[in-house]
This record gives sequence, C-alpha cells and structure tokens, in this order.
Amino acid sequence: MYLCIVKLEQAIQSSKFKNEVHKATLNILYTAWWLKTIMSNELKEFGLTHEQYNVLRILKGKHPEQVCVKDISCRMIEKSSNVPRIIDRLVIKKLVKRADSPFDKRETVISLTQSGITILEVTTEKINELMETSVIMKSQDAAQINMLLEKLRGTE
Amino acid sequence: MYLCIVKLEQAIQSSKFKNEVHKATLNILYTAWWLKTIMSNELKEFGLTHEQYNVLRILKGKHPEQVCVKDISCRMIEKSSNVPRIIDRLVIKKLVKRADSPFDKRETVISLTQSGITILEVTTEKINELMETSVIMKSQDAAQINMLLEKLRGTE
DNA sequence: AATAAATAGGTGTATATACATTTAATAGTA
DNA sequence: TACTATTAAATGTATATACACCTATTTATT
Repeated sequence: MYLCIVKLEQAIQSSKFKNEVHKATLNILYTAWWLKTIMSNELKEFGLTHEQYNVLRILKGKHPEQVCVKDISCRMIEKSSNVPRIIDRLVIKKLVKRADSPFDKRETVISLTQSGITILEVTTEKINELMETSVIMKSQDAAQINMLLEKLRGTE
Repeated sequence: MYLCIVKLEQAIQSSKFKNEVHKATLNILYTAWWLKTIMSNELKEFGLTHEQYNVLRILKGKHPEQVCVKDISCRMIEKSSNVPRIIDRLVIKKLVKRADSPFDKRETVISLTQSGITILEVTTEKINELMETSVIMKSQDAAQINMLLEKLRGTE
C-alpha cells in the first residue's frame, strides 16, 4: 500500500475538486484513514485492532475504577462502535474483565486485567514513537488544526 | 447521537491529551467520523452507503469511459476498501454494470447505468447542500487545513 | 516455446460499523 | 402499588474493512 504518498491528488488520483472546502473534507477523510492504517500496522504485532486499543485506553484513563459499557461508548472516537462486541474480544484475550454492577443490575462494568495494563504500556510506547517519527507536526500547527477542525464542526 | 458537539473534549469526554499533536490526531479521526456520519445520513434515503457513493463518484469522473476495478481501488479514499464487493451491491441495485475488458481478460470494467447517473446527480446535489450548511469553513481556512494535513503526512 | 513471475479480480474469514430489535432492570407516573 | 416509559447491554443483520488466498491471464525470462 502507498503510505508514503503525501499529496491528496496523488493519493486519490484526482485533482478535480469543487473547491478548497471540498478538497479539505476529502483530505480529512484520507488523513484519518492514513492515521488509522499506520497505527493499526503497529498494533497488529500485539494482536490488537485500533478500536480494541481505543477501549483499552479509555479503561486506562479510569483505572483502577471499573467503567460501564455506556461510559466507554460515549468516550469512543467513533460513536457508533459496538462496544459489547469489542469487549467480547478483549475478554477472550483476557485483557479486560466483565463484572455485574453492584448499583444497577442492568449495567456491566469493565476493568483492565494485569495483562491488559502490560500490553497497553508496551503498545502505547510504540504508538508514541510512531507518532514522533511519522506525524510531522509542530505544536503550533497542531493547535491550528485543532482550532480549524472544531470551527468547521461548529453550528452556533 | 450527538452530532452538534463541537469541542473534542466534550465529544470524547476527555481532556487528558499528551500534547497538542496527540489532540490533533484524535481531532482528525473524530472529524472524519463526524463527516462520514452526516454524509451517510443524507445518503441513507437513497439506499447508498458512503463507500458506494465514493465508487459512483469515481465512475462519474471518467464517464462514459469504463473503469477497471484496480483503477477504482486506487482512487478510493480508504485504500483497503474491497471494491469487488462494493460493486456487487451497486450491480444488484442496477446503478453500475460490469463488462469484460476487451484488452485484458483479467480485467473487469465498470460503468454507470442511467439510474446510476441519475441517483448520483440527485445525491451530489444533496451532499453539496449539506456541506454548505454543516461544514463551516472559509476557503482560506480550508487551504490552511489542506496545507497542514499534507505536511503532517509528509516524509521527506 | 515453455516455464516462472506478476497482475487482476474474486472469495473466505475475522473484526468493525450502522442500525434495529430484544431482554432485563430501573425510574417515573397515575 | 400497578403500569408505563426509559435505560443498559446484548444480539441480529447488512455492509464494510483488513488481510490472506485462489484462479485466470498476462508478462517476463530462459
């Protein structure tokens, strides 16, 4: 696959954009795919998918607290992720464990196992290194991107 | 679903970012999901998925030429899309047709049907309207985003 | 020409997305 | 209290992603 391609025009073999805004939407979609792909390549050797990693990260943020499925869902980057099934796979790999909530019997609460913590430390280290080397972005540029993306999603 | 949420911190219920660059990567991933979601909502009433729409757009760009599966694949925003199966669904809906290539018997060439052209005109109109109203971006900001995203993917 | 290597497209499988439905439990209301 | 509405999680289905593998055909090499 062609992950070294820089220009959008080359990446999607097209230069017919309606305008700069149209090009920007395609560029955002392509860059997100590019980011997910390079991250997934790194996670692959640990048998983790990008989404499983996202769930583990969310659990880490609350550790050693248990987190219910709903709270994990609303912290996911992709809101329509089907969290119960992602957890199924993490349970099989013994990276997280399910338990009944003592407060609300409808809830299932999830927490990291020791293996989950360990794999997360190693993979996070790897992902951070990857970001250092593959994502060329000065802090100021990143802040600019953050501002522009939040502006474009705004509806006020 | 909470598509009106603007700030990333609210969207993913977290404000623990390693740095601005880390936040920017999450912001790009979230914005891509947000864009795909609002576009898919619009396409749904025509029974099209975002990826099917992408294939139709690529065919439109070459129409009335026929395009082989490989050429469609390398023009897709998400490179790992399984194009033969997306085409399967478009064929069932009679929006595209398959034919054997006269030059290379390994190739299948795809082209839009009249219904394909019609549905594409209507949906593109809808998507353009949506972009006008939902994506708040001045041409200059868009150009800035394009520059920054291409810079961050760069490896030279 | 015969064989090997490369290529195009299709197929199989595991995982994920998007969305609807189901079940159990809780909260709210007459 | 009884009934209704809401909520949490799980489950079912169609589509898509990611990746491996297969088959037919073409290209390259000997």
